[in-house]
Amino acid sequence: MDNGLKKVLIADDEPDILEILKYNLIKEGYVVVTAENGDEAIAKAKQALPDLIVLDIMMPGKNGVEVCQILRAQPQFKDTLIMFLTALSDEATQIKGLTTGADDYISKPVSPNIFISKVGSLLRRVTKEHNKVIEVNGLAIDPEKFIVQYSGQDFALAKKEFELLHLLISKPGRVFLRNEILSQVWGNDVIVGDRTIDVHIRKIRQKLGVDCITTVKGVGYKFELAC
Amino acid sequence: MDNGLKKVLIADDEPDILEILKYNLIKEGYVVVTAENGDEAIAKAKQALPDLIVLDIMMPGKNGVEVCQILRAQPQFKDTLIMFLTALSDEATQIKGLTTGADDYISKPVSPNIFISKVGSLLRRVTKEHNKVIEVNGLAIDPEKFIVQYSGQDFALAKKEFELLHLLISKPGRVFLRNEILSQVWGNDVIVGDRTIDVHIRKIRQKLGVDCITTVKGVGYKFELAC
DNA sequence: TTAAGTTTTCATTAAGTCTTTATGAACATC
DNA sequence: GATGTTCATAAAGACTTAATGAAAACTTAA
Repeated sequence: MDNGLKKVLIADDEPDILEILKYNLIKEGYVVVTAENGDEAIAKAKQALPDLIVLDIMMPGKNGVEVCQILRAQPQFKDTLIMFLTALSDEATQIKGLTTGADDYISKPVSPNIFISKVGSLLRRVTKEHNKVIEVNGLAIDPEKFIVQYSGQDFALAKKEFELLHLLISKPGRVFLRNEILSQVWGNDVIVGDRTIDVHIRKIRQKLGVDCITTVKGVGYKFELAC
Repeated sequence: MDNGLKKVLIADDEPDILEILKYNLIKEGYVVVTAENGDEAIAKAKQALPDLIVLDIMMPGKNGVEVCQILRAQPQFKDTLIMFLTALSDEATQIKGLTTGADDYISKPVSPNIFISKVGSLLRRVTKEHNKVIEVNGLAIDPEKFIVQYSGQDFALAKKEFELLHLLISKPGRVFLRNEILSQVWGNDVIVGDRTIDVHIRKIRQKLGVDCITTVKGVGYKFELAC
């Protein structure tokens, strides 16, 4: 991603399909990583941190839906695009697939053209929307460059601090419960102590100088619209 | 839950059962969190705030019934669905389970189909209308931002004050009995003195300036439609 | 492996919230 | 009018929760 090239991970147990998709993606200028089963997909995903993960539903070992769920449970993949590949033209399965946290699906047999165009539009959408610079009362946060700017000055936040600020600022004015913060920033399966959030909030306040983050006692924190 | 996905926590000390249930839930599009004993269940519940909690009765350490009681004692879980999983087809236990505050139970061996359908029907029943802005004669209450607005001005109420006002304003004109207020705002297992509600009402009146809350002597309080 | 930086935990302090108590007023009942 | 019930109010103390400083545990990069 640093060089602007999008990385795609494809997981399918049929080597033919893997080859066809890989060939087409590379032709379009994507960086491609492949996996032949669910566990390999998870391992490669963690290693490569792709922008998009294409998962076959039917795979030996862990199936695509399970892989999706496992990845989504980890904070680092909560925003990664996931597309299902399904041999079943079963509508119900497709819809369920989407609800497990995937962003799109495509039915086999796969048309390379449709596939490429779906991949393209998914990635375009996210580049535009998710990694967008958010700016609220003079404070700008740029998820792509990973910097925070305030009155012309740059601030370097650590990863967790950045993610936390990004979450709060994504809906200015709205209170995020401590639990929400935990599950969005830390993930559902990590258990951290009571004071962890506070400490990160303090670091953010400290580093930025201005205090746009309001504490709502017994409830959570919010980023102020005006401050 | 912002994305509309329902979150289910399953607690069982038998990994096989955990796996089967998890697999089936995931397949249906639920987000699943698991725990292998009572204490873990409580910790994960607090963190993830699931929509439904499935508790095995027989677990090492705290058993399901105990976990249920502990959770129900906390206001944040007073509306959470709880389902027991029991190996005993003992009717007495099942009934006792229900009376301790569970919403349903299912006997082992569990049929995935029945399980899924019970989960579905329980969750369908509950979809609640929280977090919406309510506005009554110029006074707006925003649970998301956790503020009250009146004639362009913001008022910051403390947690209990806010919850109390929110309850009253949720059905303007209707009288809430003191008991109702206690169980809705304080929860069923908290015992507080006679004057607690009054004092909170006073604080709300004081902070807002306008008095839209009417006392109905010997009965309770209501929020006036016009004031 | 060291070193720097990040993340988490712990202990303490500070701030606020919640509950209780005391007192008085309003109102109904006898 | 006396008595009893119920609520309003003010003030105090108990209790909860968050801020803070410092250190330990962990990661990452050099």
